[in-house]
Amino acid sequence: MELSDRKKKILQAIIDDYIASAEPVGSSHILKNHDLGVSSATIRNEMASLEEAGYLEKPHTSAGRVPSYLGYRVYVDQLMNEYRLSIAEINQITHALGKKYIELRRAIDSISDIMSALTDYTAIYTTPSSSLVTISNIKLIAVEARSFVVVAVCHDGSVRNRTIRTAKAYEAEVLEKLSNYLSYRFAGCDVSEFTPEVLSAEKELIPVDGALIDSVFDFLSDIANEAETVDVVLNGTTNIFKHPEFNDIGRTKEFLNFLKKDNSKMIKSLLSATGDTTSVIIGNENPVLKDKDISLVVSNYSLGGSMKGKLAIIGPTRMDYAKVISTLDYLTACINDVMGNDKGDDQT
Amino acid sequence: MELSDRKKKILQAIIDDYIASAEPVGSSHILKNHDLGVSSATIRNEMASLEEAGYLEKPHTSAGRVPSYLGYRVYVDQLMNEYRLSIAEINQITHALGKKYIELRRAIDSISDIMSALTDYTAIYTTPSSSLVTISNIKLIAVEARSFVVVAVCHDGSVRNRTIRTAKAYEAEVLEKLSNYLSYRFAGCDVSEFTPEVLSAEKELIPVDGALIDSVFDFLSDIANEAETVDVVLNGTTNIFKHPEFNDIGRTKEFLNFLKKDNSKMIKSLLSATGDTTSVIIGNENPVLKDKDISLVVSNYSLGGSMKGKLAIIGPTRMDYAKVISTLDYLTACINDVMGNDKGDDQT
DNA sequence: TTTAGCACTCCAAAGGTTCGAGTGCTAAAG
DNA sequence: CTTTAGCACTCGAACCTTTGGAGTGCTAAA
Repeated sequence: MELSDRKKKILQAIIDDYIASAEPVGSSHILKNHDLGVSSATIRNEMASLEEAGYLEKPHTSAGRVPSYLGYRVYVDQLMNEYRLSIAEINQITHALGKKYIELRRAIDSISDIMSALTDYTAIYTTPSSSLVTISNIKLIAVEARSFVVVAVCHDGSVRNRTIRTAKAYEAEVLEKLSNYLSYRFAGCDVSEFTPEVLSAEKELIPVDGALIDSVFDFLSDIANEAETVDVVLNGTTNIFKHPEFNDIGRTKEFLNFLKKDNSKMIKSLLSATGDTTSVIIGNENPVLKDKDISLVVSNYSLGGSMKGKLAIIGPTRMDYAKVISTLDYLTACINDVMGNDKGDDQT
Repeated sequence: MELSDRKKKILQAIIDDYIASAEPVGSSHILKNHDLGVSSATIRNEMASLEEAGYLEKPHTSAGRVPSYLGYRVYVDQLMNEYRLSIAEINQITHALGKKYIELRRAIDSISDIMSALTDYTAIYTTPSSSLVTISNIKLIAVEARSFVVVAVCHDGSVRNRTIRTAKAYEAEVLEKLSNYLSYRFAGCDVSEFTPEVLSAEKELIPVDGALIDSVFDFLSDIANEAETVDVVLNGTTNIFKHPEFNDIGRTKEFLNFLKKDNSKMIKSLLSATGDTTSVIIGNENPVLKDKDISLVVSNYSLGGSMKGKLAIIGPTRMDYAKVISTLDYLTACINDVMGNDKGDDQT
């Protein structure tokens, strides 16, 4: 059903007001705060019609109207005004992106932190991961007589390492020879190729002490398994208390339980189901959120080219979508600019 | 003031019951559930006396008694019965400690996770850190034509690394020579010695392209700064909802706000103020917790010898101290056994 | 010193009342 | 046909009152 211009205006007015106030919006409120040039009775008629069409709901007979999920959807897709970030907000972002980080993970963590601070909602991100991680170099570096570090350097610039203690001491020369052989043998291999079969076949070919090989191959097989591990991390959880819906303990419990660690698999799949552009998931639109009154705005970030992940904001359905979407878009654009080239690592 | 045996028994009974039920305990309750051989009137008299001595409090005239902070202190130090872990609990711990971890951080994280699951409270830990980190080896490993990884291996087996991309390409030989020199020069140095002064003096001495040196020294100076960074991590935050005190939204807000990121400095100092043995901080005993009705049980863990940190449980003052202390003690003993020697791995 | 008995206290829960914001409907006006 | 003023009606939020019971402290007797 196509909405008349007036209906659109009224719907937008109601949702704007409801997002701002968290109170059901009545016809006389709209009359007072918006210049529609019609009486409250007319607005009431339109509201009744919008309700029938499924865009609005009534908590009870004598309350105002509240947007339905469908209402929010129309609002997000067609009605809302664009939010422009203030100078102060832009400065805050610029400043935070200027910092140096030992690890990329720290960078994205601190970005999600800003995100939650700017929006007053909770930020979620998935830890960056590469779809393809190929080995560039493997080195065994002696630490002490009976311990060494094995370092696997990948083409995307990421590094994995483990300290290994051994029963007997190995000559530096042995370690170096093994380093050279492994680097030669596995250069260009994707880590996913480190299957038990490949490794045990390989082991036969190397004329070095079995225990040494085993410990190194254990490590390789572990990084193969870990390659797929993506964590979900939260920031600004307590921001929820800034919103009146979370003065209700039941609501708060439900929200926090949804976010808890045990549930990260579900959240991961929720995030990864979104496409390449910023997308909005409103309340019941995803069965996982059924009756939870939770919405998400999800976008994609990428660090140093090949490391990618999702950065999202989660909050009540009554969310300031305009602000969240703009901020998220701006921020991820910045990340991709700043981190994409001069920082971190990349293959050219 | 020394308490009579009977007073001790009554105090213990009250606190035991209160911990179990979360309801103020009345004299007739004690009469019913404990075999003290005296009437409720006598118990009432004793309770009045315990209250006067500061071990008990009354929420209001016609309610039962509730332990004061002082009461809990006496209970923890003298009165409570030891809690014995069940076979199931021990199995759970053993099983979790048997897993393999690419990183030590993962290990302690998963341990704190178990801890929170076993106790139904929130677990806190500080990330492991070494008081002294001395360099064993520094290696520059080429990734591609114009990028390399610099890896700093330390004597405690920890490794730090960074990928560096350069304007021009360097020969593998140059990188190797520089590796050798840096390893030779800095072997045995504590990372804290990487001050701007030392590094810039050193730079003069090395006959290699300045940009190359700069990028490597930047890294070294960053790890010097990061050496002191200890994070505070939480697990099982939502466990609080299992306890009736957190049916109150105000209480819940206060608790979660206390735990939030911005406050980690305070928590860190709270944890680090404890000694080498497991210690209990009850409510107001620490000014930081003033009127927050929060208690902590804090213990020390160590991974692979030199990496140490704090592992703690935080919850309402009405906490099952006996269970928490036993579980924490058992768990940290296990960590120190299992992780102390044969495992040792780390990653940036 | 202990205990039965009793008056007293005070909260929690349940029920009742009031108030007002908001609605839908009707009938008249545009 | 659309808009609007007018009005009766609805229903929850906020406030008060009542009631019941758990628990106390005190007193006087054992």
